[in-house]
Amino acid sequence: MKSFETNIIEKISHFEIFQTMEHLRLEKALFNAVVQNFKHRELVYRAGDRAQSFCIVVEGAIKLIRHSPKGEDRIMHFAVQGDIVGGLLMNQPDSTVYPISAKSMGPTLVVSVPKSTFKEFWQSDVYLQSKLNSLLYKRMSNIQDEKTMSSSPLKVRLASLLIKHLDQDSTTSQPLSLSLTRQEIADSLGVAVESVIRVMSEWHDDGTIRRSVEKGPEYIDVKKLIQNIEN
Amino acid sequence: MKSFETNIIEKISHFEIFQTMEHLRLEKALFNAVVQNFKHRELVYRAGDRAQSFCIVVEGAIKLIRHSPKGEDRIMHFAVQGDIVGGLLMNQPDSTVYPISAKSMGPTLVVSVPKSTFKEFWQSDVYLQSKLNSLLYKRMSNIQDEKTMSSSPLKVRLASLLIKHLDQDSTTSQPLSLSLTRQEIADSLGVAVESVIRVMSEWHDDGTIRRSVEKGPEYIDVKKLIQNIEN
DNA sequence: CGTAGCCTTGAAGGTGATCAATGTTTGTGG
DNA sequence: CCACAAACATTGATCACCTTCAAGGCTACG
Repeated sequence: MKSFETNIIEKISHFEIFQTMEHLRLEKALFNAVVQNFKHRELVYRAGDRAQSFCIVVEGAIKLIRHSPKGEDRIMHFAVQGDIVGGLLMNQPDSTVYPISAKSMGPTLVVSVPKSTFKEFWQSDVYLQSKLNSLLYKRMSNIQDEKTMSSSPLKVRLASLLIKHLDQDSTTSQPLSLSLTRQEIADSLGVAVESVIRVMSEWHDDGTIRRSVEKGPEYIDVKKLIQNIEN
Repeated sequence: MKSFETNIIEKISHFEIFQTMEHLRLEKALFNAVVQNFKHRELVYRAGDRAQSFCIVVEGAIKLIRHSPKGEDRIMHFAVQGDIVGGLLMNQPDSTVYPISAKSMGPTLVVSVPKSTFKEFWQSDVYLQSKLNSLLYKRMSNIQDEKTMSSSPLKVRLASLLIKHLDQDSTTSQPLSLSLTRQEIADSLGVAVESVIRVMSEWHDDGTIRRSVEKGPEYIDVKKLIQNIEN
């Protein structure tokens, strides 16, 4: 934890949620907030702990994980730059615990805002509340989309997940905006790793997925991908 | 559509979301609202229509349905007394359409509130916004729970759904708070009707589910149910 | 009294889970 | 810098669970 730097404020002020906010209000909204740095695979929040703060992802990414009774993990959401983690919980009673664990994916920088600041500033700020609502609405839509496809074959669901993580809606070949392991993809879809590997190996063979450099990011040929799942 | 009656206001004022609200504020919150009555299986909202109003369920129940491209339906949520349908959308831009269809389940009475009232009163009311957040949070938790169990065998997911729809958390035998057809259960779980029927037939045979009267409601023996799925 | 919605059962078949074994890469501590 | 552990990737074989298709019955309702 280190104290605030202006360049971070600067960066945050461009996030969609704060875009129309003046500097002064933004500083109030971040009162007592601290910057936190995480390496790869570090715990940001642990499921079951009291929810005393929420955070804004400034750099890197965080995966939100639910633990099933059988010890399996399910990934609920990948939070990337500009995303807010745990924001919904702040409206809940003080005794509320995080329902999920949050883990960093690669080097990650977040701004952690204490619940007290939420109560003093966010809760009474109509603009922020409505922005939080929007954010939540998007996440909800996402999960509902997934549920709608729950009985589609794995290939379709996997394709949909990949497309969702592309930067633009183009039909050209492009890399994922966030590098995911096969395990993470599997945990996100709720299937076995092996199943994911089998499908993606096939797509590697027919050129739907390519690597320009050895060990480099994987490029998705969207056009081919869509062709693929339509058969 | 008929004009407002005091006994409806009376009833609404006891819903959790309005509980601590004075009468005057409640009337403002329901400015220009209308009462709507639906019979069985009527369309309350149609997916794709402009979202110009939201509604509060006063009596009966409404199922929220997503249509998959293949013509299958997935039920996202069963809204019962006190629930709000479409409330999240009111924070979104005017061009937003309902992402779901809403259908009544049995005779249903709702209060339909126009978007204009939301903008004038709800949006600037911190208390209501935070209540909406809470509501959304609960629904989100629910869907996430389901996603967490997505790879559990059908028996487990079905049991979990049944338990969720019991009135109390007792271990005695009790009926569902909402009568569901097998088809609705299947659409909610994202499986085939036949699969649901097979499991429930089995549970009828071993006494986990019983009917006190022919055609009456089905009583769930929770203790037995839990025993059942633990094997 | 016919249609639409719902419930039921059986048989056949496929998708994805599970288990097992093995290789690769990355990070850690001696 | 090497050895070892931990995370990640891969492939094959087997099998359970659930889907799909088909056929039929029941009940409510206009």
